[in-house]
Amino acid sequence: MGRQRPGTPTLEEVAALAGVGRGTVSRVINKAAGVRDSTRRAVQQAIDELGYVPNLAARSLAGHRADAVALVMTEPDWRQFGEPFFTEIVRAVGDALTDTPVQLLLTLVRSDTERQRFVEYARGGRVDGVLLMSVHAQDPLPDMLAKAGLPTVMLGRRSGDESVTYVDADNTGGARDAVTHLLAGGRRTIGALGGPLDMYVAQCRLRGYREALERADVEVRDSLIVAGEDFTEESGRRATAELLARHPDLDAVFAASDTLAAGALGALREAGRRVPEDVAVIGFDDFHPARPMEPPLTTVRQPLEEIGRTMVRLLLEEMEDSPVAWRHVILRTELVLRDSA
Amino acid sequence: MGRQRPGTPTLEEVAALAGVGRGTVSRVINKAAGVRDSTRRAVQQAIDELGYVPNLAARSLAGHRADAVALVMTEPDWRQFGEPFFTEIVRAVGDALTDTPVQLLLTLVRSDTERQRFVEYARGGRVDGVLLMSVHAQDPLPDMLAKAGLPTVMLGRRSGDESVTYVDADNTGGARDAVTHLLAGGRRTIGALGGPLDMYVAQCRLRGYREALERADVEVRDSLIVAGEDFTEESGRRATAELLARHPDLDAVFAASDTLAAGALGALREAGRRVPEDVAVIGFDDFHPARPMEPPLTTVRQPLEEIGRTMVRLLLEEMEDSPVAWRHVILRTELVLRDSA
DNA sequence: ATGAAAGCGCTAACAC
DNA sequence: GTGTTAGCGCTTTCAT
Repeated sequence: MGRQRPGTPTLEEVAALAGVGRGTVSRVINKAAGVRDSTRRAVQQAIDELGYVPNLAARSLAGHRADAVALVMTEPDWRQFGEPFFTEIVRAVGDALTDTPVQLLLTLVRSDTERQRFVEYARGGRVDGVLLMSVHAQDPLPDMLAKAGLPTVMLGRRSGDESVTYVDADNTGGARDAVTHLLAGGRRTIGALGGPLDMYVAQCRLRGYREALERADVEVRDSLIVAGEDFTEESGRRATAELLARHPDLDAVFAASDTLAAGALGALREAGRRVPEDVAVIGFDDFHPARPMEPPLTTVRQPLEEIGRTMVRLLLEEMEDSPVAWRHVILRTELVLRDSA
Repeated sequence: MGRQRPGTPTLEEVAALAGVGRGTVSRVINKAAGVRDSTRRAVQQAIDELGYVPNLAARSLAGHRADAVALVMTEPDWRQFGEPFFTEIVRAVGDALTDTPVQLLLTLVRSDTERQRFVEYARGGRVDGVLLMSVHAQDPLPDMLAKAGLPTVMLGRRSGDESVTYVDADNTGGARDAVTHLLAGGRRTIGALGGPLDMYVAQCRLRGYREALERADVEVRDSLIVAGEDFTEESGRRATAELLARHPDLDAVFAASDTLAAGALGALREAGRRVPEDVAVIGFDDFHPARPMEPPLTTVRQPLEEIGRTMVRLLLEEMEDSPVAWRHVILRTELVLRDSA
């Protein structure tokens, strides 16, 4: 089980070879100011000669920091990780960390065993902070980390009064914009495909739908709202068929996700409706779909790049500052028009 | 930058509370034998009471191990990570580590900066071993790690005489089986779509094609072989069109990847050939395709699950044993018949 | 079976 | 500027 082979040079040996004290070598390594240039060079040469690499365990122990952060995927269904939504976030987070000395560690938490192991890892001080992706409403991990005093930033939130720092897209506003757009296009019988209501993101998107109608003084009819049991395409297909049965005059559909929208598209075409001429469809760009969102679907685009960047910014700040400034950031979405209806 | 909040209980405090020595507490934590049961219980209670969690930096420093391994993705094109080929490997590796106390750390290496940072991380002793995915032929990372004495296992190899421990699919054998299958079906004018020949995997698959023909005493004609510049579907499409032009009597295509096969399928249908009746197509299941390999394509299936499991087994062995037993494992592929031709 | 003590290699505070 | 020193919290002998 050993690594850092015996024989690995230590800071002490570097100091001896360079003919200086340990402290000086430490200063050179950490690029601290206040070292004569000639000394610095001598030390650097000794480092190169010996092929010295700092022992990170020792550094952590003495320095009280790990220079690493974890990006955790808490998702029992691991295939989700292949989805563009997540790969894009990972990329953005990686990019945001490029200019720091911080190593990014992706970790999977798919079971209680893995959750436990990770908590011990994090509480054990191997990371300075934690980024959480795809947290489910009842996941205890965020609280466990927060209770342990670990800087933590979540992507999305578990409820309306989330206590852990998070970055979220403006789901309510995005949905409102989408439905407002439909209304502006003259649509009046607008169906809503909600996701599972135990997910906060689904609640928000449905709320946006309601708000848009209310602001336009259009009656909110319960019969136009179908809350699916999940976000799948099949679910969207069924829900849309039901909407069509209830409201043959349906002229638009707002879907709480792109997969639901894809299902709606399928169901509408099967029923002989033209999209977007007869029925307009708008969904959120969650990037989950089997089939990508192409025309004729207008979508609500989430700023993934900015979400990732912001998560990192908040985390780094929490890592440096006093740890009490819980903050919540909600980022604008953008309506991407791809239809002419 | 601090974590492990000040006030975190230490082993010493646990010992004090339990009224035992530090050594005893350490033994309890590490489930070492030779502790009286009553003592163990007393210590455990103190641990629970204090909410004690071991400081992993200290443990690493004293114990010379990190209890963590890294799974590295060296891929400038990060979107590759979303491909089923990789997510499946990640899953398999995670599963193989479930029953160990080893934390799996996924890391991205997309640039020299990140490569450098990771090497320092690994050489610094933060991981006990490294698993490498998607290594390109000229990537220096494997050698850097090997030179540093870090247990390392690669997925695939960079050349025929790879020195670093690796697990690979039997690309040559798989290709041979595929082409032998085509020959058994009575096909004689079999085109080969090779990948870029600077990739060892592509060389092997092409060699398998040749060997199958030779064993069957069928002439290997260079005009039937097209080495694409990459593995893309478009590349497969072009190459197939060229093959058709050269050999209108083409009755089968062996493609070095599933994406190439998908391209072949498209080109053949465009040209009015029926697949598999007129022309049979076989590709490797790399799981890269935009369109999944469905009938009528027979494919060479790689044992991803077993590849991941084997990589972990080898790595754990290298971590425990003397570090000189470089090993190379090549796993069987399986022909998945999906056509009737 | 258990306590005591010697480090592991580094950072940071303090002298000079 | 630079050397010296005191830990950081744990594992691991070595006594007992």
